[in-house]
Amino acid sequence: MDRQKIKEAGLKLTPQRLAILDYLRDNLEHPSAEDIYKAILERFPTMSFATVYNTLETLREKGAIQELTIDPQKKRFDPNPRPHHHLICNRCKKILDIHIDYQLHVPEEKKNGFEIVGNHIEFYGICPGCRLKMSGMQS
Amino acid sequence: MDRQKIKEAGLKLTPQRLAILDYLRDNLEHPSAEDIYKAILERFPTMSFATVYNTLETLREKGAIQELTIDPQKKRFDPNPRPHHHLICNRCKKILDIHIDYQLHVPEEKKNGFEIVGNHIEFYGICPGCRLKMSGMQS
DNA sequence: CTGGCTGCAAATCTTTTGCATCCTG
DNA sequence: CAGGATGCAAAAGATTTGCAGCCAG
Repeated sequence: MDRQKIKEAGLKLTPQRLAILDYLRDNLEHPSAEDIYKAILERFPTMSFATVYNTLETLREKGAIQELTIDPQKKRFDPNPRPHHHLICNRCKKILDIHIDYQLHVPEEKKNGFEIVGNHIEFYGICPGCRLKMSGMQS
Repeated sequence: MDRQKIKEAGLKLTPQRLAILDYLRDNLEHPSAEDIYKAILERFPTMSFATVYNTLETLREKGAIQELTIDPQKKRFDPNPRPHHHLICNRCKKILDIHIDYQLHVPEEKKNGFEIVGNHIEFYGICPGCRLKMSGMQS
């Protein structure tokens, strides 16, 4: 539960933080800071951008959410802090979660001395919606 | 060769483009637009940011280089247009290429109707340099 | 009560754009 | 010589910061 998450992280429980976590919970859209700000503004007219960014950054630090570096224009946020991969539509840029556990072995001689601790896979493709649109505009 | 790349893409051969490709060639640093701009400015005082961005975008469109969306702060560019993966240091954010061909099978029921055409793996870890620094500051 | 948090505005940083001029093909 | 390319400056976005006032613990 949200309150839990915040308290566990040793943070103060403010209405703004609850609103953000509430919006994020079960959200599969991987929203940007602006998406979050706008959505919350409707019910919470005093919310400010600074608070959104502060909160997201704090939650990320505490490991409660993930920041995605997938969109070249802006950061997006993923409420699911567990490691997982993403499916990205090349046309509409929609991002879906994909939960598969791959065992990716990196041979020692390719590691360049790195100690590898994790990985993240982006799968690129075309989503069903865009495939439909494309078939409708044969040249 | 650089001139080749540009001509093949059906572009005009300008000194600016040559300078950018020259800087990029064999560059393993995955530089940002600013890195490129600054580096070239020294020998080419009239170079402008707009030209750097225009050129990079054009080259990317033509498939001559790749744009990386790995750094949350800014775009980075990879002179190697062939598909490959990246090794990223969690501490100093250094990015290295890693050439391994993984066969990643995605079961039909996890595809959400997507038609998958490619993938990109980011391996996270600690580079040798940072490992050394860390061992030097035991708590 | 007190330190962490919020909200506002201004600042910063990256990237894009409009447009006059230039120069490659 | 025409259209694509450049360079400048200004604009547009996204994110960060400073700081006064507020409120959760």
